[in-house]
This record gives sequence, structure tokens and C-alpha cells, in this order.
Amino acid sequence: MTQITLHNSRTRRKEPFTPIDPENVRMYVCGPTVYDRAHLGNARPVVVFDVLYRLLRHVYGDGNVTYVRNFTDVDDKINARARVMQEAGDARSLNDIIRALTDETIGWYHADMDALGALRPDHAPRATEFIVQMVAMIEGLIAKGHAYAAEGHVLFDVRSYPDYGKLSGRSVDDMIAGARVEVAPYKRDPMDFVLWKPSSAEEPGWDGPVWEGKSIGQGRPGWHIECSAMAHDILGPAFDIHGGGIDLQFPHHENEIAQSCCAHPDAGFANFWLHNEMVQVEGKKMSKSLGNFFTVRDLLDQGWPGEVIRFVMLSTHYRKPMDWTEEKAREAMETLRTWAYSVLGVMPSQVDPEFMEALQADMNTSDALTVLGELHKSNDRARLVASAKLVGFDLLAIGEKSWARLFEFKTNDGRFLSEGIDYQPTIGVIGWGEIPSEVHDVIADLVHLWLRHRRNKDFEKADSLRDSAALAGIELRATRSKNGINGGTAFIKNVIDPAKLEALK
RNA sequence: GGCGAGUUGGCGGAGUGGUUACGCAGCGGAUUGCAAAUCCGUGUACAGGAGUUCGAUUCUCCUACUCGCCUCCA
Repeated sequence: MTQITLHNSRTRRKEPFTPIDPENVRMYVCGPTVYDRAHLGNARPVVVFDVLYRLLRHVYGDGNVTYVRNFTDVDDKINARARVMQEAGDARSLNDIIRALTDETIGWYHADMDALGALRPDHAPRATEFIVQMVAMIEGLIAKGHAYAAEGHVLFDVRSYPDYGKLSGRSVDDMIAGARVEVAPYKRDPMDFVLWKPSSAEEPGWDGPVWEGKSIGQGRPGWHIECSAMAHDILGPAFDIHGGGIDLQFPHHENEIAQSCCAHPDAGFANFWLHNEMVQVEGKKMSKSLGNFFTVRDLLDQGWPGEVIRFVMLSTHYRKPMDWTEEKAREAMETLRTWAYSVLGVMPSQVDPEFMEALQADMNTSDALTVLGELHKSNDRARLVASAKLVGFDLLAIGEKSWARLFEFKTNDGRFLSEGIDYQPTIGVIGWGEIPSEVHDVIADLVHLWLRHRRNKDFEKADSLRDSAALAGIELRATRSKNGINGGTAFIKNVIDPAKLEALK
């Protein structure tokens, strides 16, 4: 059996991956807070863990892997946005607005991630649908002496969990020493974090956990408890892989571990912790607070196909920071077009062993894509198709997409006699996507004119026409035949500006 | 201030204790009226210093710089 190796953040080492149960491999990935379109940074873990999901399914069988990714739909940012909508005249109740807002955002998220070729997880739980489980877990923590109530809040007592800080490699004392956080006065320890907080009548609220015989009151869960509760409910107290962005390592994942390990002390929670590095813009992390983000939808609307975005993502190893650049996107688009064109009608065979080797070595997708390039170069098309499919590139389907479909138009350029041979050169117009007949007719005329200049050896006119055509995005190529008569092809590199085309006539 | 990660050729980006991936760009050649396209060829890079070693870009330590987390964050 294929041996996958993964870098485990918990041990800071690459370790051979062995599932607890090979017939039920379980993975939990932290999903988005749904108040806005997903930006490119949000998309990275989706693509990274989609590759892992596909890899696990490939190795252990499609039906033997369970992938959970949550939606955080309880959050102050959501509340804030809902309030803004209300103030702007939305007549619905705040809770109705929140539900509609999160519903809509989840719809966008799915659409955008689908476009990136990410498979949907087996479970996509919403926090609001697991409040009962969260309350139960909090009550369990209270009963075990790991949590306490103060001023309507329930807090986790970090001093009650000696391993707190182990994942992120910090000690509670060090953190307090360097803390820049204002500490709420009701906390026993500055690092204690909220499990439950009170809600005003304006805020969404649920019945809180029971403390000293009665409900602590209307409130809402802290952020971290939802993942602990949902992972436990769906995957059980111990599972294989927990993933997310590196920025979640502390405090989010640290807090999850504390909660889950204290609630279920003998279970162990997640065996492998995987963290992807950040997407950067000009060397800085892309984030909402820095305002240097763009959404997946922005890129799609700009005309970058989802597959291209995915390719750019996978061309950098997941544990390294990645810059999005147009240059990378252009290269990726070119590569995918070339591959897709070369495998038209090719049936997939087996996944290439070298490709597999790259993938199973801590998901070295960059290396894996290089292997795909080698398969393409060596004309091993059936393996190229099969291998590419494993990381989510359906080359046969891509070949059907307008952006990757080669348009070809050919027409006869009349008859010519050369050294007594009757010859009929052709004029071709080729390009990516659909090209309307008005456009290719005009361009075919252009090629005809160009060829006439060349046949007349009027190279000055021919070259000048070639240069101005190039400026309009049309590359004129000559094809030579044995008897010396040139045919010609116009290759349309980009979208043609009709005004520029007109000027060439 | 604490903790963590990183620094590879013009750019992007893997990887390795000894034979220096790969892509793009560039350069040279074939070809071409000239180009384009294609094909062939071509790059002695691993932040700086010290150490370990027969040998280090790869291991250890130090320095510099970059980035991340410590506040919401994928």
C-alpha cells in the first residue's frame, strides 16, 4: 500500500501517515466565517485539503474517507454586518437577516470553491446547528473542573491543562510575559479564553450551559468550541487529521486541543495537525484587516478560470508562502491549454508512479506538477490524464472549456502554379475559444493580403502588416510547403479589439 | 518583548551530505526573405560567518534580513 508522509505540526516533523481505521479515515478542516465572499487566502486551505482528500480517497478508497469542513455562522463580524444592513433599512429581524446573510454567503462560498475544482466535504456543519453539543461539552468541562463562570461568561481555565501551548510551542508563562492583549478582569489567568459569552437582546442567543444548578443565561458560544464540538459529534473523540491555515495554530487550534483533550482525556483528539502557509500580496499576508485582499470571485470575473487559480495554488508547496501574480496565472493557463489540447480524446490509464511519489511525500504538489509536465513532454498522455485527475484537473473536461478549446478556421487561398505544379495554399485562423465569423473573415482577408505581399516580394509592406497585426493581438505565421509556396495562419493571442482590427483593413 | 517559519540562478519554484530538478525569460543553433511557431543546445544559484565532515547548498551554532503568530483571521 502507498505510504503517505505528512508534516505534523504537532511534532514538527514529517511522519508516515497511518490512519486509526483505514476503512474510515477522518479529516476535519476549519472552514470560513460566513459574512463575506471568500478571498484567495481563504481558498488556499480549500485547495490544499482538497488534494489531500483526493489523495486519501485514492489510497484508502472513495467510500473510506470522511471529510468535515465547518461553516462559522455565529460571529461578531456577522452580527455587525447584519446590524449595518438593518440600519440601512432592512426591515427583517436581526436573526432573520443573519440567517439570510449566512445562507447567501454559504451559497457564494460553495459556488466559488466548486469553480476551483474542490470536492464538497462529506459534512459541512453550521455552528448554529450544533449549539446543543457545544453547551454539552462546556458543561462537561465545567464538571471536570476545566471551566468556570464569571459575569455571564464561561471561561476555559488554561492552568488546568498542563499541555496548553504544546502545539504552537509556547508556554503560558512566556505568552503572558509578552502579551499585548488587554486582559478582561474576570479572567483567572490572562490566557483563559471564552467558551460562552452573554448576548444582549440585540444579538443572537441561545440557552447557555448550566452553572451551579441553573442556566448561565442567554448567550452564544466562543469561537473555538464549535470545532471541538462538531468534530466530536461527527468524527468522534479521536480522528486522523485536523487542518487549517497556519494563522489558526494559535490560539484557535491550541484552544481546540485544550477543550477536546480535557473533555475526552483518553481519546487524543487529532493525530495529525496540518497547516498551510499564507497567501501573500507583495510579500505581506493577504487579509481582510490589511485590506490587501481580492476574492476568488474577482479573479473568476477577470477571466481567470478556476482551474488556472488552482494550478497556481498547487505550484507552490502548501507549507510555503505563496504570492499570486498574473505572470504565474498566464503560465498556468498556457500549460493547462497545452496539456488539455494534447490529450483530446485520450482515455486515462494509471496514475504515474513518480507523480504518486511526489504527492505522497507531504503533498509535494509543485513536484507533482513537474512530473505532469514530464509526462506531457514524453507523450505519455494516458498517464497524464489519469495523474492530473488525481489532483483535480480533469484535462478532458478542460479541453471542452471555451478558454482551452482551440478554434480552427481554414480556407483556400486560391490556386497558384509553381514550376508547373498546381498548388492550393490554405489560410488558417486559429485561437482559443469561440471566434465569430465576422472576425475570422476579416482576419483571413488579412492573411491573404499578407501572403500577397510576400509572393510579390514586397517584404516592407508584408513586415509592416505583420507588425501592426501583432500589436492588435494577431500573430501572422507562414507555413512553407515543399514547392516554395507559403500558406499563412493567423494566431489570435488574445481577445481582439474590433477597433484595432478595423484599422488593419 | 516571547515563540515559530524562512532566505536557492534574471524571475518562479523543487530538492539533495558528493553527480547542481523543472518552468518562464534570456542566449546560441537548425529553420526562415525577416519573423513567429517548432526542434536542438545552453545556466555551475543555494543570505553572511564559524563549526562537524574526506567532502555541505543540504547537519550544528552565531549574525543579518524577511515573514507569520502572540487581536479577528485560511
